[in-house]
Amino acid sequence: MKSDLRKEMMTIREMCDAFEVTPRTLRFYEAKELLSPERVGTKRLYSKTDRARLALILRGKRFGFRLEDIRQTLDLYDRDDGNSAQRKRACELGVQRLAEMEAQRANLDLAIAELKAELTDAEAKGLVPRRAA
Amino acid sequence: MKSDLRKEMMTIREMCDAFEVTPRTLRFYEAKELLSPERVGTKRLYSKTDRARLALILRGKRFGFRLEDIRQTLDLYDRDDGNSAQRKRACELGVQRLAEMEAQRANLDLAIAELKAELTDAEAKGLVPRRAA
DNA sequence: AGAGCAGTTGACGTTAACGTCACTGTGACG
DNA sequence: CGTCACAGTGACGTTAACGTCAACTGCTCT
Repeated sequence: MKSDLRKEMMTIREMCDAFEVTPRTLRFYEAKELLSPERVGTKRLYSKTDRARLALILRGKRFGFRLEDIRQTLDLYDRDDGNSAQRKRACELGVQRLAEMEAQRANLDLAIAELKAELTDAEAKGLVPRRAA
Repeated sequence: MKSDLRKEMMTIREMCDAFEVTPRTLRFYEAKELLSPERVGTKRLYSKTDRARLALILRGKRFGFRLEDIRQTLDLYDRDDGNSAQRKRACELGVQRLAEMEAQRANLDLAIAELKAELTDAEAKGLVPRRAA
């Protein structure tokens, strides 16, 4: 069974390859207390749980969360011993973030429209070659 | 007519109030060669042209351009002596930026959808109070 | 002349998320 | 036994767009 346990653990390099991050990033996340891999001697070994956490971290980043927010949310999950107050908090953060993202999208749409108009205008004045449609 | 000329010029404070920026910002833009107000003694005086430039700068920022890009575009406008190669370049930048913005929007939409799904899921599992619809 | 305020310059601080070095340690291999 | 590659630990660098602060200068009011 020892080989099984070994298979569960990954070195920093394996993690980097699996998740497409750099060693620096993993160590950075550790310094920020987002990860806490086991130490065998001086080296790090990442468990399945660590991998799950990292996956959550990266997904959080795709959502535009800051690492600090992600850390808090992750900590809540950890301390979630049946009591759902923690999950509630996590969801609140999510709802908040969702609102921010939708606001951001609205602004982006505005800017896109404005810029498009600008370009169309320049074309109309013949100041510039027409775009591809 | 002197009063007219004076009316055309604005102090740094007036500029700040008019455009809702700080003095630091204006001096910063100047250091970055985005603006070049007149100097009367040691003080800065901003002309109508300066105001137009600042307006363009701020609009550029709303579009998500970096100051350096804005500077280049502005410089192109300035040196635009009939030859439209410059304008063309400016428009190319605009088209490029437009593409970036639309890509960004697509990503944002994805993230929003994912996050929404996540939240809906949590609700369905009764892990958390339902949202307002 | 003294007070006070606007304006100026220059230098350093800030935030986020790492990158880049330099140096040390360690296990494996030939 | 040498050395090679990979790990690990600081510490400092990077980018953008300013904020903050200190120390002046200069003008105006009284």
